[in-house]
Amino acid sequence: MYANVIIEYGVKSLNKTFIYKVPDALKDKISVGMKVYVPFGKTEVFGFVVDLKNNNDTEYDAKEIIRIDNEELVLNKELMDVGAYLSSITLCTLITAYQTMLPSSLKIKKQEHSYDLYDEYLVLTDKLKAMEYICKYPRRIAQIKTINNILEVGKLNKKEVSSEIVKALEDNNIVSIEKVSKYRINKDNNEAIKKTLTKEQESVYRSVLFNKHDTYLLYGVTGSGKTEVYIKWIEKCISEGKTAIMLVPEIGLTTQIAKRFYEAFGSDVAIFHSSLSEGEKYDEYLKILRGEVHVVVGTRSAVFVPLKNLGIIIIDEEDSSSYKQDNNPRYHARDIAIYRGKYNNIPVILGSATPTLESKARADKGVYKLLRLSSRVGNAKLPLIHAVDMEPEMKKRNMIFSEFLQNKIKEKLAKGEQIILLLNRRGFSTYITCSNCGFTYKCPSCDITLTYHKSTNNLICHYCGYQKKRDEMCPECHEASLNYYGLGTEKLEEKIKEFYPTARVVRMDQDTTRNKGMHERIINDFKDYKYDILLGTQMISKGLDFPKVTLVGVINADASLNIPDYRSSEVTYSLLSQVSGRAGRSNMPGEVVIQTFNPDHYVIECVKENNYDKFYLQEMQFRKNLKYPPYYYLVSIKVIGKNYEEIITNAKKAKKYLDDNLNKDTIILGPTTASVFKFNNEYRMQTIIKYKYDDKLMDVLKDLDNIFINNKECYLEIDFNPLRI
DNA sequence: AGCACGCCGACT
DNA sequence: GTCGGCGTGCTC
Repeated sequence: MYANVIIEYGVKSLNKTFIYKVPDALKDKISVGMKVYVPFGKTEVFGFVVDLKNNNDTEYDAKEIIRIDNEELVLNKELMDVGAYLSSITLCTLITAYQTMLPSSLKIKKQEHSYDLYDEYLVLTDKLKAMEYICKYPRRIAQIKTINNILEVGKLNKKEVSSEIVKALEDNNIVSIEKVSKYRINKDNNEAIKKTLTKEQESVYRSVLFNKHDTYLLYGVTGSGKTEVYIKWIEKCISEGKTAIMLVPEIGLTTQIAKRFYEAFGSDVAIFHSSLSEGEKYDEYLKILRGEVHVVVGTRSAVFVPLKNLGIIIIDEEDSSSYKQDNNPRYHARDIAIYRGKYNNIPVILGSATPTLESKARADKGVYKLLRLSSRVGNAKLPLIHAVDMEPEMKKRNMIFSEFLQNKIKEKLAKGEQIILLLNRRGFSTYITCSNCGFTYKCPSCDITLTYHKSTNNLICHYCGYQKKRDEMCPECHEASLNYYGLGTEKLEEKIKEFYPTARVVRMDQDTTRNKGMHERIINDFKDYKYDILLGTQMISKGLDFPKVTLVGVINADASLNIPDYRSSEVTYSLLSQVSGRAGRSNMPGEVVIQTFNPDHYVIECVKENNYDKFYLQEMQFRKNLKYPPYYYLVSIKVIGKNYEEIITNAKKAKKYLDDNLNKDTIILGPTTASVFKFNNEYRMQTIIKYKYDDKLMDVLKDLDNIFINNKECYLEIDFNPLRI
C-alpha cells in the first residue's frame, strides 16, 4: 500500500505530493486525511495523507512512513474537499489550506506539547496490600489517614493530598494515579430556555427549507430578535439528529451569544473563538471530532469544524469584516459556508441589520433568498437619531462634545440611564508634530503616524506595534515645541471625567481588553450598572444588548467616512446604524447623537432616517458608476519587497503580464503605491483587476504566481474580493 | 523549509 | 594549503 503525502512546509515549490510506502503495521489504521511523520531528504517531517493506492505508479523509490501522528485526528472526505476548494479560490498551497482548517495546537509542527488536561486521582492498587501496610507501619499516621479516606470514597483528588504523602504511598506501590482527562470548558445542561417567537419571527422561521441548499439573507433590523430565530432553526436540526454551525464576528459578540446558546442547548454546544487558549481550542475540537456536540458557535475558522451530518450553517452579522482572513489564505468564511452548504445540501443563512451590498444585490437578483425582520421585539422602538453639525460647534470651542450632546448626557445621567459613546480611534493623541520645524512622528518601518498612548507614555504604531518613549524635545530641531493633536479614546475618557466628575466611566478598546476575560468583565459590569458611561471603539458597536442604554453618542462620525476606500460609505453606514441600534432596546425610548462635519452626506441622512434601502440604492449607483463590487469583481495584486526600485520594476512586469494574458474587457489598474505603501520595512505596489467575467483569470494568476516563486527581490500577494484596496 | 554540494576568498 | 562564504538544487 502506498500513500500520497503533502509535506508540512507551506512553500510554493513543495506544493505537490510525495509517495510513501505504508508499512504493514499501519495498513489497517491509516486513512486519507491523517497526519503522518515521514523521512524527507535528510530530515523527517510531518505531512498529510491525501491519497492511498495499491501500487507505486511513479518513477521514485518510496520511503516508508514512520508513524501516524494522531489516529483520532482525521480530516474527513468533506473537509479534504473543502481544503482543496480553499486552496483553489485563494491560490494558497494545499498544506496551508489544511493547516488553516485545524486549531493551531493540532497543526503540523514540531512541538511535543500535550494539550490534554487531566484531573489526577489517587486510587488503591490493592486493598489487601493497603491493609497490610497500615498494620506494618502504624506510626505513619498521615499516610494511614489518606488510605482510609480513599477506602471510604473510592478515590481522592491528588490536589487534596500533600505531595510528600503521595510520593511515599506511590513509592510503596500502595496507590496509583488515575488520570481522568477533562475538558476546560464545561457547561452543565441547565434546562433549555424556550422563548416563543413573534408572528414575524415565526414566518421567517418557516420560510427556510431544510434538506435542500439555498443561501438566505436574513435582513433584520437591530433588536429584531434574529438570535431567537437562529436558535429555532438549530433546534429543528438537532431534533432530526443533525448538527449546526453558527458563526459570529471576531469581537464582543461571542460571549453574549455563547451564553444564550448555552441556555438553549447546554452542553450540546462547543465554542470556538480566537480568545480561547490553545488548550481550550484543542478540547473543543476534540469534542466536535468525537461527535459529542451538535452545535458549534465560533468565529471565522469555526466554518471548518468537523461536525458530521450538518443541517444548517448560520453566519450572524454577515457584513462583519472579521469573516475575511487578512493574511494568507485570504478566504471569506461566507464562501466556505456556501461550499459546505452545497456539499451537504443544507440551508446557509446570512444574517445582518446592514447587509453587504454584495449580499443584498444577490438577494435582489434571486441568487439568495431574502428574509426580512422589520420590527423590534416587544415594545422597543427604533431610536430617534440627531445629526449635529460640528462646524459651528468648533467656533464655540466645543472641540469634543457639542452643546447638544453635553446636555443629553447630563439629562440621561440625571435619570440614571446609561450612555454609550463611540470613538473609532484608540490611544490619546493620533499624531504629534513640532510647531517649530514641522516634524511629525512616523513609524520607522511603516508609512504611518505614531499615536500617543498616555497610559504607557509611549508613541505606538498601530500597524506593526513599534513603540518608543515620548520625547520632551523635538528630535529634529531640539525645541520643546511638540504638539499633540487628534482625539483618541484615552483622551476622550479623560475629558468625560472632566465634564462629568461624578459619572462612572469605563473604556473598552484594544488596550483595555488585552487581557483574557477583560472584554466580558467590562460588558458584564456595564450591564450590571456598575458604570454610567461606556466609551470605546467599534468593538462596542455590534450585537451588545444593554436594556438601560438610552443614549448613544458618536463623537466623530467622519473618521471612517474619510478613509479613501470604495467601501468607506458602506462601512460607515453599518457602523453608525449598528451603534445606534444599541439605544432603546427595552421599553425606554432611545436617542442617538451623531457629531459630524458632513451632516448632509447621504450616509448620515440615511442613518438618521434608518433607511437601509435608500442607502443601498444610492450606494449601488455609486458602485455602478465607478465599476466597483457588486457590479464588478475585484482582485488586488501586491508586489512586496524591501527594495523600492525592484518593487516598481517587478510590479510593472506583473502588470504587463496581466495586460497580455487577461480578457480584453477586464480592467487592470496600476501599479500604484498601496494604501499603506510601507509596512514592516517592506514596500508594496498594487495592481487592481476589475472584471465581470474572465474565464482565464484563475489560470493567468496561477501562472503569474509561479513566475514570482523564484524571485528573491519580492513576493506576490493576491487577494480575491479584497475588503479594502 | 532545510540541508548538502560546490566553487571562490582570507586565514591557522 | 584549509575554513567558510552563501548560490543552487533536491527532497518521494
